[in-house]
Amino acid sequence: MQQLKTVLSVGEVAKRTGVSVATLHFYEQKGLIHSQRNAGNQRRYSRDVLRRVAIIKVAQRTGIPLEQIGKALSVLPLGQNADQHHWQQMSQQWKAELDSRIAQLTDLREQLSMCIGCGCLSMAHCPLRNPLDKLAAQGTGAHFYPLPGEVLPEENS
Amino acid sequence: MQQLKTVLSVGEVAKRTGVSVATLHFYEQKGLIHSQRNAGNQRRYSRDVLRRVAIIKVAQRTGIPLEQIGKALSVLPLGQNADQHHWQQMSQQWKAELDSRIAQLTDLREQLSMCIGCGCLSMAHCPLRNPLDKLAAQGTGAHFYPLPGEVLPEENS
DNA sequence: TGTTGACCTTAACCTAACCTGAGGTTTTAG
DNA sequence: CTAAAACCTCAGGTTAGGTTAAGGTCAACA
Repeated sequence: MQQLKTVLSVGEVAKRTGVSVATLHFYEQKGLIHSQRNAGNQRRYSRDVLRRVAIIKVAQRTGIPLEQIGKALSVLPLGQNADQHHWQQMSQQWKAELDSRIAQLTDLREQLSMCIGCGCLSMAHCPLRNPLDKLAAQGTGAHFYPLPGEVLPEENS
Repeated sequence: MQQLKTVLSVGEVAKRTGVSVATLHFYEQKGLIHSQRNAGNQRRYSRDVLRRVAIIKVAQRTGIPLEQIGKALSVLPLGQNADQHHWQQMSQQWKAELDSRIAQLTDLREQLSMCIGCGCLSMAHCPLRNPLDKLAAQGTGAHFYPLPGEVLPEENS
């Protein structure tokens, strides 16, 4: 049994990480991963790329866009192993975002549940009709979506 | 006070729903909404379009793609009011999808929490390293992402 | 009646996250 | 040594969900 390979070709990395070669090129272009070149101009990766790609994939599962992942990764020492501290920092931050996304969806689900009962989408009562909650009050003004049959204080005609 | 307007111009619908005119054209092109034309070829909407757009926006907040929304909407009577039954059907289905998306993210969060503690992303123990859980066993084979320093049962060299 | 604002269509452009193909070089296995 | 497999770059394509622009028509108000 020999020593572990210390450098990997793009194909090996692809196989190991489960992403395509094209994707690795793409990630490199976006600055998410890095490589050295050999005499024949072929990419040679140090093993830390495996961890980086693993991190990328985890982060993507949380719904974080690549650009943001890139920023987080940029604090990792290049070509070195991410140390535990860095990883903890990142994952803690991502967990916070996950928390918030989950909270949003959970809110929505609750509203949806309520509205399944009433089936109304009624202007006056349905929170779903005014998703403007916190986002509102900055837009084009109050949006009013009257349902047919509702009598409204509408501009005449 | 007069009768409610029964037809709406594209601009009115845009104002009321908060989406742009271009977006309404786009939705129409995608078959999500429908319109009549007046003598001068301008779009005239019946009021149910307001409800349709409201539904579209709610569904989008749950992360459902337009195409799928379109399918759901297609069961609504055209130019008529969505009845309570239809709406309940849709919202129930969407709630189910929301449930599943929330569950996925919650799983991920749990794993992330665990891994914040250990900070390892270790092959042997970290669930995050093998997101292949249920999705796996159909791909390119078991993906193994060894960390540097880990001794692996690797093909030699 | 005129002019401005609202509409029309078609087509091109945008971001994200890749994928595909062409044309050419390098590496590797026999 | 040679052929196939792997790699390279660069350009263009893809999907989703729109946005922007160009060039022309329609309608509402004074």
